[in-house]
Amino acid sequence: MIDVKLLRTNPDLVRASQTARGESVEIVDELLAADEQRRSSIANYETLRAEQKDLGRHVAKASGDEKAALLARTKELAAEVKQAQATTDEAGTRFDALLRRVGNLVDPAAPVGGEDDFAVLETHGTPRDFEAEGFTPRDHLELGEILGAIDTERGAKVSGSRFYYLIGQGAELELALINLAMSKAREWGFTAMIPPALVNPPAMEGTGFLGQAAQDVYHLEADDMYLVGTAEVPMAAYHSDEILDAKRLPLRYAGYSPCYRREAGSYGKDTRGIFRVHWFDKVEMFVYCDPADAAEMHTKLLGYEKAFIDALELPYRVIDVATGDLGLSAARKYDCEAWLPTQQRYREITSTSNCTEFQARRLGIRSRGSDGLAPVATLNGTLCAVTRIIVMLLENHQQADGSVRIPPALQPFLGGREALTPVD
RNA sequence: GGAGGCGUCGCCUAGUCUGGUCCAUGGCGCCCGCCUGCUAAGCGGGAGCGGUCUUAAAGCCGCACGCGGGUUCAAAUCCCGCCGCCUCCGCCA
Repeated sequence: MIDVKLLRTNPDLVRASQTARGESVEIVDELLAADEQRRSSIANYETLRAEQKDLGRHVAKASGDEKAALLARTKELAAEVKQAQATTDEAGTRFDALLRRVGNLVDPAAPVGGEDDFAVLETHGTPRDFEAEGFTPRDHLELGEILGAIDTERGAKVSGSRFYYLIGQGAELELALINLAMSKAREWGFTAMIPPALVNPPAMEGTGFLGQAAQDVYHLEADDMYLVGTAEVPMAAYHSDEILDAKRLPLRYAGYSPCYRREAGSYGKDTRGIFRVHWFDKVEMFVYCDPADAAEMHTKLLGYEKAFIDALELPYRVIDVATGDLGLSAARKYDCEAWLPTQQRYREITSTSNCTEFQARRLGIRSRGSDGLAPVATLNGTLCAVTRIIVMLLENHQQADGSVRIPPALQPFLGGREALTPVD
């Protein structure tokens, strides 16, 4: 949620943010009206309630005729209080529902525009020139089959399209990547976490995934539970409704979990291989910190992502995601996109968001500072989205004979092997 | 899944049967003063959340006894639903 005080004192800022996001501005006026209604009905309720309480005390002490007279008055009052309470609840619910639909205030530094209006911040490494090397690169699925590492046919047989099995070297590669990611995270001071991948509605809603993103989320009807699309959800909800010790901030976690996505809006897109799938595993970084430190922490998270990609020796670039493509919670978002040889373009492999106090307000996560309780800032960033990384490793490090070079950083986690090799 | 028990201000706890002086008891721990050259002890004070007023503090009001409803003039207390924890049984990786 955005800050209500800010909404009252500077609604134009909220309007500007909504415009940058490509969202409705009218909602700001609706909100202001609803807020006014809510406040006046609260005031009314409190007045009545105070009177009722006062009378109640007298009733307790009175007796006989006096008591009867008091009871008559207080009975009348009770009806009024009930009415006022209903009005207040309704006004509060309406205001809250509206407020939760408004996205986070965008960072003024973020590029304004839609999906294609991102800014390229930096580019690292050089895409290989396969022509010069004298062979045509195979795509990741072909390589995966040669290596006996990826089986999408049986994935489809058992679970449907966009499912896969990792087998042999493929399965070992995932475990190696997870271990590399977790050991680096540990070095950087993150606490390892294995969170639940199934969460209740408040956790999903609080993290901001039940708005426009709802059609992409798996819902288990029978139990009213959600399969998370990212560990960000259980990691953010971990400290929900808690007051954190300001002295112990920042809290940093590295969570390993499966991710489930319906990919409802992407029929026909990236249908080949495991680039876009309904389930994959991921190591996610999540940070709770002082809002004043959030921007700096965001840069750090990006730095960790870059360090991981560097270790895997992938050519990539960093983009500053445009305001219209931020999602509900982020004020600013940086994506790392690695070069995908068979598509001759950069594709997203990590994403890090600064959600400022937006999620913390929705989830009730605060810390006690010099001026009382205040929401903390939350940030998240991908360390290793396994399937995407496998795609990139296979395609970028492939050799003419179908083998795949393993970057030195990863070798210790694969028993010292220097390459994945074709199976018969 | 079945049976039973429990859920009170950081922790423990009184109160629930028999609704109203509960605006919730006491202890421990914690914080701030005072005091004794330090520490402990002792004495005094403070500590939930939201709103409002104020330069600020104080103050005032509301909410809060797991959560949500209901009954009642009045609910920690009675009724219903839900959630969580514990014990036993069953089932199970």
